[in-house]
Amino acid sequence: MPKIVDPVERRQAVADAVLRVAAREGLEHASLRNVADEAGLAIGSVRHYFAGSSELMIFAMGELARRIEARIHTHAAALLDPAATGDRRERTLQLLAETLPLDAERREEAGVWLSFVTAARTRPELRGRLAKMQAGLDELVHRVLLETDRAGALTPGLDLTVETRRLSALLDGLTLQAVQHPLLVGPDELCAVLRHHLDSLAVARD
Amino acid sequence: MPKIVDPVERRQAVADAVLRVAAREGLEHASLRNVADEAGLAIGSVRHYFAGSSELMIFAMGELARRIEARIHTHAAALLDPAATGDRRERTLQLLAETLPLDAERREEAGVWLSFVTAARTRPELRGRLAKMQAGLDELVHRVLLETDRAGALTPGLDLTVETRRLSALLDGLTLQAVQHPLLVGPDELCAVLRHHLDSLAVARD
DNA sequence: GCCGTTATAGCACGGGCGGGCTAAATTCTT
DNA sequence: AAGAATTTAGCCCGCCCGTGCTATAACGGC
Repeated sequence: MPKIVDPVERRQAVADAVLRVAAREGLEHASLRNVADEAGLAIGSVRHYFAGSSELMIFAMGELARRIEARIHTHAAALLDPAATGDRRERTLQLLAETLPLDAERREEAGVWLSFVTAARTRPELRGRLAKMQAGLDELVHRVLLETDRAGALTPGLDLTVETRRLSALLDGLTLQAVQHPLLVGPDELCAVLRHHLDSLAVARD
Repeated sequence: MPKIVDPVERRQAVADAVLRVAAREGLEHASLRNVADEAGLAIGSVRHYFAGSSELMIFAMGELARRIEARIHTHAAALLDPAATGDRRERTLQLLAETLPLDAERREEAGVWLSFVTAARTRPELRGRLAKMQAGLDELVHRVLLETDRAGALTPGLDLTVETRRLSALLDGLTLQAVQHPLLVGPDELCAVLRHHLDSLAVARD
Protein backbone atom coordinates (compact mmCIF):
# COMPACT_ATOMS: atom_id res chain seq x y z
CA MET A 1 0.00 0.00 0.00
CA PRO A 2 0.97 3.58 -0.49
CA LYS A 3 2.34 6.40 1.47
CA ILE A 4 0.58 6.70 4.79
CA VAL A 5 -1.54 9.81 4.87
CA ASP A 6 -4.61 10.43 6.90
CA PRO A 7 -7.01 11.71 4.27
CA VAL A 8 -9.23 13.37 6.84
CA GLU A 9 -6.33 15.34 8.21
CA ARG A 10 -5.22 16.29 4.72
CA ARG A 11 -8.64 17.57 3.77
CA GLN A 12 -8.73 19.69 6.88
CA ALA A 13 -5.26 21.06 6.15
CA VAL A 14 -6.37 22.04 2.65
CA ALA A 15 -9.57 23.58 3.97
CA ASP A 16 -7.43 25.54 6.41
CA ALA A 17 -5.43 26.86 3.49
CA VAL A 18 -8.67 27.95 1.81
CA LEU A 19 -9.68 29.89 4.90
CA ARG A 20 -6.27 31.53 5.22
CA VAL A 21 -6.27 32.66 1.60
CA ALA A 22 -9.87 33.84 1.88
CA ALA A 23 -9.04 35.80 5.02
CA ARG A 24 -5.98 37.42 3.48
CA GLU A 25 -7.02 38.04 -0.13
CA GLY A 26 -10.74 37.33 -0.32
CA LEU A 27 -12.71 34.25 -1.18
CA GLU A 28 -12.51 35.02 -4.90
CA HIS A 29 -8.76 34.39 -4.79
CA ALA A 30 -9.09 31.01 -3.15
CA SER A 31 -8.44 29.19 -6.41
CA LEU A 32 -7.07 25.67 -6.56
CA ARG A 33 -3.65 27.02 -7.45
CA ASN A 34 -3.49 29.58 -4.66
CA VAL A 35 -4.85 27.13 -2.13
CA ALA A 36 -2.36 24.46 -3.18
CA ASP A 37 0.48 26.96 -2.80
CA GLU A 38 -0.80 28.05 0.59
CA ALA A 39 -0.98 24.44 1.73
CA GLY A 40 2.49 23.68 0.36
CA LEU A 41 1.11 21.12 -2.08
CA ALA A 42 0.91 20.74 -5.82
CA ILE A 43 -2.38 21.45 -7.45
CA GLY A 44 -2.72 17.82 -8.43
CA SER A 45 -2.48 16.75 -4.81
CA VAL A 46 -5.32 19.00 -3.80
CA ARG A 47 -7.39 17.60 -6.59
CA HIS A 48 -6.65 14.14 -5.35
CA TYR A 49 -8.63 14.88 -2.20
CA PHE A 50 -11.35 17.06 -3.70
CA ALA A 51 -13.26 16.31 -6.87
CA GLY A 52 -13.40 19.95 -7.87
CA SER A 53 -13.37 23.49 -6.63
CA SER A 54 -17.02 23.38 -5.69
CA GLU A 55 -16.56 20.44 -3.36
CA LEU A 56 -13.55 22.14 -1.84
CA MET A 57 -15.52 25.29 -1.13
CA ILE A 58 -18.40 23.40 0.44
CA PHE A 59 -16.00 21.49 2.65
CA ALA A 60 -14.06 24.60 3.67
CA MET A 61 -17.29 26.37 4.55
CA GLY A 62 -18.32 23.38 6.62
CA GLU A 63 -14.99 23.39 8.42
CA LEU A 64 -15.33 27.06 9.30
CA ALA A 65 -18.88 26.52 10.51
CA ARG A 66 -17.76 23.53 12.56
CA ARG A 67 -14.99 25.55 14.15
CA ILE A 68 -17.27 28.44 15.07
CA GLU A 69 -19.96 26.14 16.41
CA ALA A 70 -17.42 24.17 18.39
CA ARG A 71 -16.14 27.26 20.15
CA ILE A 72 -19.62 28.42 21.00
CA HIS A 73 -20.87 25.06 22.17
CA THR A 74 -17.86 24.57 24.38
CA HIS A 75 -18.85 27.71 26.23
CA ALA A 76 -22.49 26.75 26.03
CA ALA A 77 -21.83 23.49 27.79
CA ALA A 78 -19.66 25.12 30.42
CA LEU A 79 -21.90 28.08 31.08
CA LEU A 80 -25.41 26.88 30.47
CA ASP A 81 -25.76 23.28 31.51
CA PRO A 82 -24.56 22.96 35.09
CA ALA A 83 -26.10 24.98 37.87
CA ALA A 84 -22.72 26.59 37.87
CA THR A 85 -21.11 29.23 39.95
CA GLY A 86 -21.26 32.94 39.36
CA ASP A 87 -23.95 35.36 38.39
CA ARG A 88 -26.45 33.86 35.95
CA ARG A 89 -26.68 37.16 34.13
CA GLU A 90 -22.92 37.32 33.75
CA ARG A 91 -22.75 33.77 32.47
CA THR A 92 -25.44 34.42 29.90
CA LEU A 93 -23.60 37.49 28.72
CA GLN A 94 -20.36 35.61 28.32
CA LEU A 95 -22.02 32.82 26.39
CA LEU A 96 -23.67 35.12 23.88
CA ALA A 97 -20.60 37.34 23.68
CA GLU A 98 -18.77 34.30 22.41
CA THR A 99 -20.68 34.66 19.15
CA LEU A 100 -19.31 38.17 18.68
CA PRO A 101 -15.99 39.03 16.98
CA LEU A 102 -14.27 40.35 20.09
CA ASP A 103 -10.73 39.93 18.82
CA ALA A 104 -8.89 40.08 15.50
CA GLU A 105 -8.98 36.32 15.02
CA ARG A 106 -12.73 36.00 15.39
CA ARG A 107 -13.18 39.13 13.32
CA GLU A 108 -11.31 37.41 10.51
CA GLU A 109 -13.39 34.30 10.91
CA ALA A 110 -16.56 36.35 10.79
CA GLY A 111 -15.33 38.17 7.70
CA VAL A 112 -14.67 34.94 5.87
CA TRP A 113 -18.00 33.56 7.01
CA LEU A 114 -19.65 36.67 5.62
CA SER A 115 -17.95 35.91 2.31
CA PHE A 116 -19.56 32.50 2.28
CA VAL A 117 -22.94 33.98 3.17
CA THR A 118 -22.64 36.40 0.29
CA ALA A 119 -21.47 33.69 -2.08
CA ALA A 120 -24.41 31.49 -1.12
CA ARG A 121 -26.76 34.08 -2.54
CA THR A 122 -25.80 32.93 -6.05
CA ARG A 123 -24.43 29.47 -5.24
CA PRO A 124 -27.19 27.16 -4.02
CA GLU A 125 -24.76 24.38 -3.12
CA LEU A 126 -23.59 26.48 -0.17
CA ARG A 127 -27.03 27.16 1.24
CA GLY A 128 -27.45 23.93 3.13
CA ARG A 129 -24.62 24.57 5.56
CA LEU A 130 -25.62 28.20 5.83
CA ALA A 131 -29.16 27.35 6.92
CA LYS A 132 -27.87 24.84 9.43
CA MET A 133 -25.58 27.43 10.98
CA GLN A 134 -28.30 30.03 11.29
CA ALA A 135 -30.76 27.50 12.71
CA GLY A 136 -28.20 26.45 15.29
CA LEU A 137 -27.60 30.00 16.40
CA ASP A 138 -31.30 30.76 16.57
CA GLU A 139 -31.84 27.68 18.65
CA LEU A 140 -29.05 28.61 21.02
CA VAL A 141 -30.52 32.06 21.51
CA HIS A 142 -33.95 30.57 22.01
CA ARG A 143 -32.66 28.12 24.60
CA VAL A 144 -30.82 30.84 26.47
CA LEU A 145 -33.98 32.92 26.66
CA LEU A 146 -36.01 29.91 27.72
CA GLU A 147 -33.56 29.06 30.49
CA THR A 148 -33.50 32.62 31.70
CA ASP A 149 -37.26 32.70 31.71
CA ARG A 150 -37.44 29.41 33.60
CA ALA A 151 -35.21 30.94 36.23
CA GLY A 152 -37.70 33.74 36.55
CA ALA A 153 -35.16 36.32 35.47
CA LEU A 154 -37.10 37.52 32.45
CA THR A 155 -39.74 40.19 32.23
CA PRO A 156 -43.02 38.27 32.23
CA GLY A 157 -45.24 38.21 29.19
CA LEU A 158 -42.51 38.45 26.56
CA ASP A 159 -43.08 36.83 23.18
CA LEU A 160 -40.10 34.53 23.00
CA THR A 161 -40.41 34.08 19.23
CA VAL A 162 -39.99 37.78 18.63
CA GLU A 163 -37.35 38.12 21.32
CA THR A 164 -35.34 35.28 19.80
CA ARG A 165 -35.40 36.90 16.39
CA ARG A 166 -34.54 40.27 17.88
CA LEU A 167 -31.57 39.03 19.86
CA SER A 168 -30.34 36.81 17.05
CA ALA A 169 -30.54 39.69 14.58
CA LEU A 170 -28.81 41.98 17.05
CA LEU A 171 -25.90 39.55 17.32
CA ASP A 172 -25.70 39.27 13.54
CA GLY A 173 -25.83 43.02 13.11
CA LEU A 174 -23.18 43.67 15.73
CA THR A 175 -20.96 41.11 14.05
CA LEU A 176 -21.51 42.69 10.65
CA GLN A 177 -20.69 46.15 11.93
CA ALA A 178 -17.62 44.97 13.79
CA VAL A 179 -16.34 43.29 10.63
CA GLN A 180 -16.98 46.42 8.60
CA HIS A 181 -15.58 48.96 11.04
CA PRO A 182 -13.38 47.27 13.63
CA LEU A 183 -12.13 50.56 14.98
CA LEU A 184 -15.50 52.23 15.23
CA VAL A 185 -17.23 49.23 16.80
CA GLY A 186 -14.74 47.70 19.17
CA PRO A 187 -15.05 44.83 21.63
CA ASP A 188 -16.05 47.10 24.49
CA GLU A 189 -18.95 48.57 22.62
CA LEU A 190 -20.10 45.15 21.44
CA CYS A 191 -20.21 43.89 24.99
CA ALA A 192 -21.85 47.04 26.27
CA VAL A 193 -24.66 46.82 23.73
CA LEU A 194 -25.20 43.14 24.41
CA ARG A 195 -25.19 43.67 28.17
CA HIS A 196 -27.63 46.51 27.82
CA HIS A 197 -29.94 44.43 25.67
CA LEU A 198 -29.95 41.56 28.15
CA ASP A 199 -30.61 43.99 30.98
CA SER A 200 -33.57 45.36 29.09
CA LEU A 201 -35.06 41.88 28.95
CA ALA A 202 -34.51 41.14 32.61
CA VAL A 203 -36.76 41.79 35.54
CA ALA A 204 -35.64 44.66 37.65
CA ARG A 205 -33.20 43.53 40.32
CA ASP A 206 -32.44 46.21 42.78
CA MET B 1 -18.23 67.64 -32.59
CA PRO B 2 -19.34 64.11 -32.07
CA LYS B 3 -22.40 62.14 -31.33
CA ILE B 4 -24.44 63.71 -28.58
CA VAL B 5 -24.40 61.55 -25.51
CA ASP B 6 -24.89 62.61 -21.96
CA PRO B 7 -21.89 61.02 -20.29
CA VAL B 8 -23.50 61.17 -16.86
CA GLU B 9 -26.52 59.28 -18.08
CA ARG B 10 -24.32 56.73 -19.80
CA ARG B 11 -22.29 56.08 -16.71
CA GLN B 12 -25.46 55.54 -14.73
CA ALA B 13 -26.79 53.14 -17.35
CA VAL B 14 -23.58 51.14 -17.19
CA ALA B 15 -23.64 51.15 -13.39
CA ASP B 16 -27.20 49.91 -13.59
CA ALA B 17 -26.01 47.03 -15.73
CA VAL B 18 -23.38 46.22 -13.11
CA LEU B 19 -26.05 46.05 -10.43
CA ARG B 20 -28.31 43.88 -12.55
CA VAL B 21 -25.54 41.39 -13.29
CA ALA B 22 -24.44 41.40 -9.66
CA ALA B 23 -28.00 40.76 -8.51
CA ARG B 24 -28.52 37.92 -10.96
CA GLU B 25 -25.14 36.18 -11.04
CA GLY B 26 -23.10 37.66 -8.23
CA LEU B 27 -20.63 40.51 -8.11
CA GLU B 28 -17.78 38.25 -9.21
CA HIS B 29 -19.43 37.89 -12.61
CA ALA B 30 -19.79 41.61 -13.17
CA SER B 31 -16.83 41.69 -15.55
CA LEU B 32 -16.39 44.37 -18.17
CA ARG B 33 -17.56 41.93 -20.83
CA ASN B 34 -20.69 40.80 -19.01
CA VAL B 35 -21.58 44.33 -18.01
CA ALA B 36 -21.12 45.59 -21.56
CA ASP B 37 -23.41 42.83 -22.83
CA GLU B 38 -25.98 43.60 -20.16
CA ALA B 39 -25.92 47.28 -21.10
CA GLY B 40 -26.15 46.48 -24.81
CA LEU B 41 -22.78 48.07 -25.50
CA ALA B 42 -19.42 46.94 -26.75
CA ILE B 43 -16.70 46.46 -24.21
CA GLY B 44 -14.76 49.33 -25.74
CA SER B 45 -17.66 51.68 -25.14
CA VAL B 46 -17.81 50.85 -21.49
CA ARG B 47 -14.12 51.41 -21.21
CA HIS B 48 -14.53 54.78 -22.82
CA TYR B 49 -16.53 55.95 -19.79
CA PHE B 50 -14.59 54.13 -17.10
CA ALA B 51 -10.82 53.96 -16.87
CA GLY B 52 -10.88 50.41 -15.57
CA SER B 53 -12.89 47.84 -13.74
CA SER B 54 -11.97 49.26 -10.37
CA GLU B 55 -13.37 52.68 -11.21
CA LEU B 56 -16.50 51.04 -12.56
CA MET B 57 -17.03 49.09 -9.35
CA ILE B 58 -16.52 52.13 -7.17
CA PHE B 59 -19.01 54.09 -9.25
CA ALA B 60 -21.58 51.30 -9.27
CA MET B 61 -21.30 50.94 -5.53
CA GLY B 62 -21.78 54.67 -5.18
CA GLU B 63 -24.85 54.56 -7.38
CA LEU B 64 -26.40 51.81 -5.30
CA ALA B 65 -25.64 53.68 -2.12
CA ARG B 66 -27.11 56.85 -3.58
CA ARG B 67 -30.27 55.03 -4.57
CA ILE B 68 -30.76 53.48 -1.14
CA GLU B 69 -30.03 56.73 0.65
CA ALA B 70 -32.38 58.62 -1.64
CA ARG B 71 -35.25 56.30 -0.86
CA ILE B 72 -34.68 56.56 2.84
CA HIS B 73 -34.19 60.30 2.92
CA THR B 74 -37.34 60.86 0.92
CA HIS B 75 -39.25 59.15 3.68
CA ALA B 76 -37.16 60.82 6.30
CA ALA B 77 -38.10 64.25 5.01
CA ALA B 78 -41.77 63.35 4.73
CA LEU B 79 -42.06 61.63 8.05
CA LEU B 80 -39.62 63.35 10.33
CA ASP B 81 -39.39 67.01 9.49
CA PRO B 82 -42.90 68.43 9.56
CA ALA B 83 -45.07 68.24 12.62
CA ALA B 84 -47.06 65.94 10.43
CA THR B 85 -50.26 64.05 10.87
CA GLY B 86 -50.62 60.61 12.30
CA ASP B 87 -49.20 58.77 15.22
CA ARG B 88 -45.59 59.72 15.91
CA ARG B 89 -44.82 56.15 16.84
CA GLU B 90 -46.27 54.88 13.60
CA ARG B 91 -44.33 57.40 11.54
CA THR B 92 -41.08 56.46 13.23
CA LEU B 93 -41.75 52.83 12.54
CA GLN B 94 -42.43 53.45 8.88
CA LEU B 95 -39.28 55.52 8.49
CA LEU B 96 -37.00 52.91 9.99
CA ALA B 97 -38.84 50.09 8.24
CA GLU B 98 -37.82 51.75 5.00
CA THR B 99 -34.26 50.59 5.68
CA LEU B 100 -35.41 46.95 5.78
CA PRO B 101 -35.74 44.67 2.75
CA LEU B 102 -39.51 44.33 2.90
CA ASP B 103 -39.98 43.26 -0.71
CA ALA B 104 -38.08 41.29 -3.33
CA GLU B 105 -36.63 44.40 -4.96
CA ARG B 106 -35.14 45.80 -1.80
CA ARG B 107 -33.98 42.33 -0.83
CA GLU B 108 -32.02 42.20 -4.06
CA GLU B 109 -30.58 45.62 -3.45
CA ALA B 110 -29.55 44.58 0.03
CA GLY B 111 -27.98 41.41 -1.31
CA VAL B 112 -25.88 43.32 -3.80
CA TRP B 113 -24.96 45.85 -1.15
CA LEU B 114 -23.82 42.99 1.05
CA SER B 115 -21.60 41.84 -1.81
CA PHE B 116 -19.94 45.24 -1.86
CA VAL B 117 -19.52 45.19 1.92
CA THR B 118 -17.85 41.81 1.68
CA ALA B 119 -15.68 42.90 -1.22
CA ALA B 120 -14.56 45.99 0.69
CA ARG B 121 -12.94 43.74 3.28
CA THR B 122 -10.11 43.06 0.81
CA ARG B 123 -10.51 46.06 -1.49
CA PRO B 124 -9.67 49.28 0.32
CA GLU B 125 -10.82 51.45 -2.58
CA LEU B 126 -14.42 50.53 -1.72
CA ARG B 127 -14.20 51.40 1.95
CA GLY B 128 -14.75 55.12 1.60
CA ARG B 129 -18.28 54.84 0.28
CA LEU B 130 -19.00 52.04 2.71
CA ALA B 131 -18.06 54.12 5.73
CA LYS B 132 -20.12 57.03 4.45
CA MET B 133 -23.17 54.82 4.10
CA GLN B 134 -22.87 53.39 7.58
CA ALA B 135 -22.26 56.81 9.08
CA GLY B 136 -25.36 58.13 7.37
CA LEU B 137 -27.50 55.33 8.69
CA ASP B 138 -26.12 55.70 12.18
CA GLU B 139 -26.82 59.38 12.09
CA LEU B 140 -30.37 58.83 10.91
CA VAL B 141 -31.01 56.40 13.74
CA HIS B 142 -29.43 58.79 16.19
CA ARG B 143 -31.59 61.65 14.97
CA VAL B 144 -34.74 59.57 15.18
CA LEU B 145 -33.98 58.64 18.76
CA LEU B 146 -33.14 62.26 19.60
CA GLU B 147 -36.40 63.51 18.11
CA THR B 148 -38.39 60.86 19.94
CA ASP B 149 -36.67 61.79 23.15
CA ARG B 150 -37.31 65.47 22.60
CA ALA B 151 -40.98 64.64 22.22
CA GLY B 152 -40.81 62.95 25.58
CA ALA B 153 -41.77 59.60 24.14
CA LEU B 154 -38.63 57.84 25.25
CA THR B 155 -37.93 56.09 28.51
CA PRO B 156 -35.88 58.61 30.47
CA GLY B 157 -32.26 57.98 31.30
CA LEU B 158 -31.37 56.00 28.21
CA ASP B 159 -27.82 56.16 26.88
CA LEU B 160 -28.44 57.32 23.35
CA THR B 161 -25.01 56.25 22.16
CA VAL B 162 -25.65 52.66 23.13
CA GLU B 163 -29.25 52.78 21.93
CA THR B 164 -28.16 54.13 18.56
CA ARG B 165 -25.67 51.31 18.10
CA ARG B 166 -28.20 48.76 19.27
CA LEU B 167 -30.94 49.89 16.92
CA SER B 168 -28.55 50.34 14.02
CA ALA B 169 -27.13 46.86 14.54
CA LEU B 170 -30.61 45.42 14.85
CA LEU B 171 -31.56 46.91 11.49
CA ASP B 172 -28.38 45.54 9.92
CA GLY B 173 -28.94 42.13 11.43
CA LEU B 174 -32.55 41.94 10.33
CA THR B 175 -31.49 42.91 6.83
CA LEU B 176 -28.78 40.28 6.80
CA GLN B 177 -31.13 37.57 7.95
CA ALA B 178 -33.84 38.57 5.49
CA VAL B 179 -31.32 38.40 2.65
CA GLN B 180 -30.11 35.00 3.82
CA HIS B 181 -33.49 33.41 4.49
CA PRO B 182 -36.26 35.40 2.80
CA LEU B 183 -38.84 32.74 3.56
CA LEU B 184 -37.91 32.27 7.18
CA VAL B 185 -37.66 35.98 7.95
CA GLY B 186 -40.42 37.66 6.00
CA PRO B 187 -41.63 41.25 5.93
CA ASP B 188 -44.17 40.71 8.67
CA GLU B 189 -41.62 39.41 11.10
CA LEU B 190 -39.19 42.21 10.26
CA CYS B 191 -41.84 44.81 11.04
CA ALA B 192 -42.97 42.99 14.16
CA VAL B 193 -39.45 42.88 15.57
CA LEU B 194 -38.82 46.52 14.76
CA ARG B 195 -42.15 47.59 16.25
CA HIS B 196 -41.44 45.61 19.37
CA HIS B 197 -38.01 47.15 19.73
CA LEU B 198 -39.37 50.67 19.40
CA ASP B 199 -42.09 49.88 21.91
CA SER B 200 -39.47 48.66 24.34
CA LEU B 201 -37.76 52.04 24.13
CA ALA B 202 -40.92 54.05 24.61
CA VAL B 203 -42.54 55.29 27.74
CA ALA B 204 -45.69 53.46 28.65
CA ARG B 205 -48.65 55.14 26.98
CA ASP B 206 -52.19 54.66 28.08
C1' DG C 1 12.98 -7.87 -4.53
C1' DC C 2 8.61 -7.19 -6.73
C1' DC C 3 4.02 -5.54 -7.35
C1' DG C 4 -0.22 -3.14 -6.64
C1' DT C 5 -2.01 0.68 -4.51
C1' DT C 6 -2.09 5.31 -3.44
C1' DA C 7 -0.08 9.91 -3.15
C1' DT C 8 2.17 13.55 -5.60
C1' DA C 9 3.15 16.30 -9.51
C1' DG C 10 2.09 18.85 -13.32
C1' DC C 11 1.23 19.27 -18.50
C1' DA C 12 -2.23 20.84 -21.83
C1' DC C 13 -6.46 22.61 -23.25
C1' DG C 14 -10.21 25.81 -23.67
C1' DG C 15 -12.03 29.78 -21.75
C1' DG C 16 -12.72 34.25 -19.25
C1' DC C 17 -10.37 38.13 -17.55
C1' DG C 18 -8.38 43.32 -17.66
C1' DG C 19 -6.25 46.52 -20.32
C1' DG C 20 -3.17 48.62 -24.26
C1' DC C 21 -4.09 49.92 -28.47
C1' DT C 22 -5.95 50.81 -33.17
C1' DA C 23 -9.57 51.79 -36.36
C1' DA C 24 -14.07 53.06 -37.84
C1' DA C 25 -18.38 55.48 -37.46
C1' DT C 26 -20.81 59.60 -36.18
C1' DT C 27 -21.92 64.45 -36.01
C1' DC C 28 -21.20 69.31 -35.08
C1' DT C 29 -18.40 73.35 -36.57
C1' DT C 30 -16.26 75.89 -40.07
C1' DA D 1 -17.68 69.84 -48.62
C1' DA D 2 -13.91 69.42 -45.18
C1' DG D 3 -12.19 68.56 -40.92
C1' DA D 4 -11.91 67.92 -35.95
C1' DA D 5 -13.69 65.90 -31.86
C1' DT D 6 -15.96 62.21 -29.70
C1' DT D 7 -18.16 57.81 -29.44
C1' DT D 8 -18.29 53.08 -30.64
C1' DA D 9 -16.16 48.78 -31.72
C1' DG D 10 -13.08 45.26 -30.91
C1' DC D 11 -8.42 42.96 -31.76
C1' DC D 12 -4.68 41.13 -29.17
C1' DC D 13 -1.72 40.16 -25.43
C1' DG D 14 -0.49 37.97 -21.17
C1' DC D 15 -2.50 36.14 -17.12
C1' DC D 16 -5.20 33.09 -14.26
C1' DC D 17 -8.81 29.80 -14.07
C1' DG D 18 -10.81 24.68 -13.64
C1' DT D 19 -10.31 20.31 -15.24
C1' DG D 20 -9.10 16.01 -18.09
C1' DC D 21 -5.38 13.35 -18.21
C1' DT D 22 -0.77 11.23 -17.77
C1' DA D 23 3.57 10.22 -15.43
C1' DT D 24 6.32 9.58 -11.51
C1' DA D 25 7.31 8.62 -6.62
C1' DA D 26 6.46 6.33 -2.22
C1' DC D 27 5.38 2.38 0.43
C1' DG D 28 3.23 -2.02 2.46
C1' DG D 29 2.11 -6.94 1.47
C1' DC D 30 3.91 -10.83 -0.63
